[in-house]
Order: sequence, then C-alpha cells, then structure tokens
Amino acid sequence: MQLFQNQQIKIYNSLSGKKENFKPISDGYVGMYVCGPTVYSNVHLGNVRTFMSFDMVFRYLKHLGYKVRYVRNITDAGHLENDADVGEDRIAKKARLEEIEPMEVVQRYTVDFHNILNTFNFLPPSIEPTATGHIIEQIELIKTIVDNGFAYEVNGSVYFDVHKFDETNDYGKLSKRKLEDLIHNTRELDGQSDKKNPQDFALWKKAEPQHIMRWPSPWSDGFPGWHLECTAMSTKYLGEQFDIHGGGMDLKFPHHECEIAQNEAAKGKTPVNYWMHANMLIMNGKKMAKSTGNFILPTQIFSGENEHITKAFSPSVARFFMLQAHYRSILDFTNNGLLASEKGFNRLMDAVNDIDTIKPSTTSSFDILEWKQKCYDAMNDDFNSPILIANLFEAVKHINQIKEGNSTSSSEDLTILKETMHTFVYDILGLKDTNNEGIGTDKLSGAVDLLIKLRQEARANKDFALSDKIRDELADVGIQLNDGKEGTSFTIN
RNA sequence: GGCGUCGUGGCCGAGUGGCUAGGCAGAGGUCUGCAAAACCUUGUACAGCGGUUCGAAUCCGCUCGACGCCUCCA
Repeated sequence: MQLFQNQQIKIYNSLSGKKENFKPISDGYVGMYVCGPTVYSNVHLGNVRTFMSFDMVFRYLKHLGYKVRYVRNITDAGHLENDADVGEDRIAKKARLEEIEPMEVVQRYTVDFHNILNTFNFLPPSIEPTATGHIIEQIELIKTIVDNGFAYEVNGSVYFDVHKFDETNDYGKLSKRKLEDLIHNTRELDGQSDKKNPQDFALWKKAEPQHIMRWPSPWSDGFPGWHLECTAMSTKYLGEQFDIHGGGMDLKFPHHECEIAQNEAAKGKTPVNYWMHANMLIMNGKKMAKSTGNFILPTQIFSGENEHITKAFSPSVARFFMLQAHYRSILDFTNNGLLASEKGFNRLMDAVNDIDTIKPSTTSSFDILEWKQKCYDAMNDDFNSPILIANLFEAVKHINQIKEGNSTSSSEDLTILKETMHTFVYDILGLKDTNNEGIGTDKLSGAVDLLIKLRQEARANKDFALSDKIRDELADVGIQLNDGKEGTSFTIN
C-alpha cells in the first residue's frame, strides 16, 4: 500500500467555521462517525447524497493510506414524531399501517438501504451498529449523566438539563445558537410536558402501554432518546474523542448539538475534532424530504419512472452529478443537470478507456506530475470533488489531443496518467463504467463485430441502403456504431 | 421573530483582492458516401446600492431575493 500521508488535507470544521489542517489524533489512523438513516421507509436521493459525500471522504482517506475506522449507524429504534410526550414513533406507525412487526419494518428498509448503496457503489463502513443493539450502553450513559447532575428523572422519563449544562458548558457552540435565543423561540407544543424547560431533551422515555419497542431500565420500561444512540455508539467504537463526525446539515441542530452536550456531560470532554456537514439536495428549489413528499427515490432514477425526469440514468451518472457539486453546497436536482452530467460522464469514461489505445512518444507535451498534484490539491482542499473533476477533464482534453496528434506523451507519463485517472475515477470518486459493461466479455461483441464487417463491405460496394440499414437497426436496439479513423467501434446505450 | 447559508454567463456548477474553473447547450470547423458519434476552436459572468483599496465579482455595510434550521428529517 502506497502512502500519501504527506498530502496535507484541509477540512472545513463546522465547529470553528473555518478550514483547518487535518491532523488525526493518532498518526496514520482516522476515526469517523456518520449519522445513518432511520429505517422506516426507502432512502431517497437526498439521503444518498449525504452518505455519498462521506463515502468519498472515506475513500480518499483510505487512498492516502490512513487506517480508517468508519462507523455509520442504523437507527432502528423508533423515535417520536414530535417533541411532545405522547405520540407514536415513526417505526411503530409504519408497522401499524402495514400490519407487520416493527422489526420487520426495520429489516425491510435496512435491506433496501444496503441495496441502494451497493448500487451506487458505496464502500461498506467498518462498523454499522444499530441503536437497538446498544440499549445497555445507552442506559449506562444516562446513568453517568444523571450522576454528574446534568439530567433528571420525571415520571419514568429522563431529561437532559440544558439550562444546568449551559451554566458550565456552552450549549449551542456547534449550531451557533444561544440558549437565551432558544428560550424565546422554542415553540410551545401541545400536550403535557414533564420537562423543566422546553429546551431540555429526552434521554429516556417511558413507553406508553401500547408502545411495542421497549426495554427495561432503572427508570421505566421505555426507549432511549434519539440523540443518545450516536453518543453511545461513537464512544464505544471510536473512543471518547475521535477525529471526524459527519452528517447532514439538518442534523446540526438539535441532534449534533445534543451529542456534544451528552458527551461533555458524561465524560467532560468534547468528543469530536472535526465536524463535517453535508448540504442538502433540493428538487424544484425545495428541500427533498420524506415528510413533504418532495423527493425522488434512487430506483426511480434508474428506471426513469418519475415525473421530474425524462429518462433513466445509471447510478454512476447520478453519482457523477452529485460529485460535480461540492459537498457543502446546496445542489438542485434537475433533469437538465442529469442530462448534462450524463454526457460529461460518458466523455470522461471514453477518455479513460482510450488511454490504452494511445501510442506513446519520446517526449511529453503535458506536465503529468504537475497535473497529478493538482488532482491531490483539489481533494486536499476540503474534498473539492468539482475541482478534481475539472482537472480530470483537463486530462480528457490531453488524451483526445494525443489521439488527434496535437499532443504527445512518453510511455512513462502514460503509465502515470492511466494510474492516476483510474485512482481518482474508480477508487476515489467511486464511479463505474456502467455504459460499456458487458462489451467484449460476451458473445454480443462478436456478433456486432460481424455486422460491422458486413457494413464495411456494403460501404465498400457503395451499397449504402444495406449499410445504413445495419447501422439504423442496430441503433434501434440500443447499439450505436461509431465511425472513427481507426475503424468502427460500438457503444451500448 | 431568532440563527445560519447563499444569490456567478442560456442551464448546472467551482473559485478568487489584480492572472482560463469545469460540464452541458449554442456557434464555427475536422472527419464521413450521407449522417450520427467523436474531436478541435469559441464565451469574459459574478443580485442592487454605497464604502475600503492603486485595483473588488472576491473584504465591509445596507437593500432586495432564495433556501435551510429553530418540531421528526441526510
């Protein structure tokens, strides 16, 4: 394994609001935690974007030679739909509606989540813990927080005392909120509340009699608060302090803020060195969210069956589309954007494939090492994939110019070019050449090659009726012939 | 109402105190029997109004607009 740890990465840290030089706690090792999905329905594309951003981070850190422990949880304990003390949790609600066990809901959508991520060519995380598998750790954590005086029990439920905490610590440092402002702006919710203050959040909730997902605890039969699981699991697998914590921008407050508070209250330490937040994917200018119905499912993109798109797109095209925007920017999902990305993606892949057919020269007209460093520089600058992609297109242009005889490359440089392109395109961006999959590996290419030969003969005999018939009918079944200087090749659409 | 992010050429989308982002579309060209595909060439944009500066689209202030969070949410 080649090491590239001399590359200095800068990460935008949400906590400081600045780009900071990345320095892991232990040299050569990185601990990264990312908040995973609540598995109560199919993941939509917005969810995927967040996880894709961190998949790219994971891939790049690994490429640099870091030993990365990447923990991404599955939230399979239901949490309430609102902050009132009564109400149904999302998983239980789904279970009731579909007349199945809550754990069937969890299983169904966990499998769906994994399938979708596999289709998008995600690397699996190192550990994928579930909330329900860590109830004991969560109860222990609550006990510690209570012992430290930062939580109180009321009627079998335990709440985090935000006001008490804020006397000695800084509640709101991540989301740049002041408790003072929160007091004035917290909405009054219906229902009786046991909380001392509306800003307090639940660590443990006593279950109503009909609540199915419940566990025994010193306080009541109940279930843990939502913010708790991430603290319990990140601490267990990454330690009380670790390097990177990621998640969607919408989790910054209250979820991540509460995680910090829980850690500080329990361990007296601030848990995370670098907080990273991926921005939202929007559609039609509005946030993609299950709760509003404004969303698109990955399977609809692959099939084209959604009113917002005119055709199907491959997973790699969708991936490429999302990586063309920086992870901290809001990205608007549009059909035109996908269409543009698809063409660009195909051009990129064609060029990567063409490297093998290039004839080397004795000299190079392109500074390959400088270009390679520019690729690293882009990624080092807070994982700037759009700049990286711009650089990759510079190489595409170079490759095409060589083919045209307007540029040259030595064979050593070609080797570096190919290696670097493969590294960034396949290993780091995680793209796959889906369009040309299957070509040359089955009997199809032999058959098409025969048709190409027959068409060549027809053309030589000036039998254009026949040659055009072959061309057009192949096009009808999705095989496109490409006439070039070196003969005719084909692509499958 | 509070906090925060943002407003870039036809579209998408980077970045920066003075020097080309990139992709798509458009235009011109090469190739071709004709096409398609491919390739080459081509664009001087940064919401508005003030201010700082030798110089700002980039820094500061205000205005307008969009979005996000403040309640489950990637």
